[in-house]
Amino acid sequence: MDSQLFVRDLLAWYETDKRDLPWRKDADPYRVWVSEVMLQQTRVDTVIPYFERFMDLFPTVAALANASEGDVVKAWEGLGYYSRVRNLQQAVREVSERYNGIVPDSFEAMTSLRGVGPYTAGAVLSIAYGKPLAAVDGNVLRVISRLHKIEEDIAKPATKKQVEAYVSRIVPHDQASAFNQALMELGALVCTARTPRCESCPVARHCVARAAGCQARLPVKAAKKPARREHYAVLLLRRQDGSLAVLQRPDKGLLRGLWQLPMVAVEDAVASPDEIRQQVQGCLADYGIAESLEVGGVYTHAFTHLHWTLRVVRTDLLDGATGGDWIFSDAMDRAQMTFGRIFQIILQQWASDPESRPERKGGEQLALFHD
DNA sequence: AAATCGGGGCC
DNA sequence: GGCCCAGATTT
Repeated sequence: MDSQLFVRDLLAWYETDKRDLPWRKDADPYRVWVSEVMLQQTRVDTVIPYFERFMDLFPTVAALANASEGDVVKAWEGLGYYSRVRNLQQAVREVSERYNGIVPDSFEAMTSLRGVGPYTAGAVLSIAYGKPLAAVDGNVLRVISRLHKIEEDIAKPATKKQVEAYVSRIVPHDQASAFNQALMELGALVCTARTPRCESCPVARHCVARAAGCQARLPVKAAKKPARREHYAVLLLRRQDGSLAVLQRPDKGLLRGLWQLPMVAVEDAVASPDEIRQQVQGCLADYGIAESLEVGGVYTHAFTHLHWTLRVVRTDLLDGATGGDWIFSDAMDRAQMTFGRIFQIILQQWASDPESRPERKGGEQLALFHD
């Protein structure tokens, strides 16, 4: 195929059909960088409101470098992959100190920064500085695998390297920004994962998979193993002054450093209230808590590699009660803390009506069966 | 090379 | 319920 013609057709389409996105208003390296980190494994529609808010709060390298980590993570709350924002702030602080606040313009300097891998470095440097580098994300892998009918597993590093090498060869040196964004835009709008819109594709005439009629089964990707399952009772422990027990997760691993409600592992979170009450009571006895436990609804929360089934359990404590690693906080405190999404959901429901019996998420009747 | 790390939207 | 998303880091 003629790569020159492909590039020309792609760029012509991008000029007329590109979306108007907040981070495309200018090419400020810092804004581009923040957008690229937010967009890692995250859809455009999800990112937009977070991006606007984040740029209002931390409009410059200096603003983010000087902010407290707590405020920065709070601004990220709900976006997921929280190490992204901790790494981003660490990297921005390094830019502030070592590079006088100027985002470096070399691939080596960029990739040496925390949280900046080959994709993000290529994207920031091409979009903000016009450097003719590849920026291969999931969209580009899919587009190129179809374009060239690549049948190897795109999850393999070797396949990604092959695609990076190809894109590096064809990226036009005077339009690297538009070209890289055009490849991704095509993947997001036309060459989508399911049912690609080949009829309206501006580069369909260059596509080998399309010619062979196999575009729907590309790219090839190995199946991943099923997520681990864990069951917990989530505790709403309320003191008479209205405060609630919360605790901070360990400084490593899942949701590290974020706040959560106390949880105790149970055999089966969908078991009968009596069964749940018995198991939870056994754990809380260590803290001298023997009040009556009210067993509420079931929540499920899916992480990429982990699936939680949760059962809400509520009780009132005597003032002065302490236990475990938890502290008692009021609504004002909690507004400053960063919680994992599932705890936000449970807490919001609690805040809206602390007296209500927590219902099953979605309001369906509680089903007493294993998942 | 494989596992870890979030959450939402779509089918 | 599984899959995918403007991936990077750790093991």
